[in-house]
Amino acid sequence: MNYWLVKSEPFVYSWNDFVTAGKSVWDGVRNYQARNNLQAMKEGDWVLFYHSNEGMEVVGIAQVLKEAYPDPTTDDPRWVVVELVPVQPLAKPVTLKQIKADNRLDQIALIRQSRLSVMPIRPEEFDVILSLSQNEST
DNA sequence: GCCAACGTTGGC
DNA sequence: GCCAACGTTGGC
Repeated sequence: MNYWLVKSEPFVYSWNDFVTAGKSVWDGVRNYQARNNLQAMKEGDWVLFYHSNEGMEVVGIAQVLKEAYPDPTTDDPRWVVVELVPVQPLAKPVTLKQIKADNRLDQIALIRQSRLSVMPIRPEEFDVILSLSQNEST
């Protein structure tokens, strides 16, 4: 079982849009590293949903519904999509500020590689974020 | 709105 | 193959 984090600008596609739709084809990825991460996703993997630019917080948990296949929005065979389903919103969103302040998350790709839009998360990092989401005071 | 980080492109 | 120029992302 693997863990991931995907970013979305809420103006473009928010967690609420995702929940309303019921599932999402994660298209438009045009970065090789992000693409490689999409290809490594397995059905049932856990995915954190992060709002970039506006919000700057982890807002929900999703799961991989369908593994990588060619991106239907382009003829270019290099790019792929996956399909994701929303599982549940976080009780309390976990902000970038909280993540930066927590030394257990010093190595998280979200901080170390701020421009990457699809990234792997370590199981322990996933657990830390979930615990932060349940804790009113941190 | 600005700028740092970083990926991509293209000239040589 | 190197590197300067340029474009994009995303935090502040």
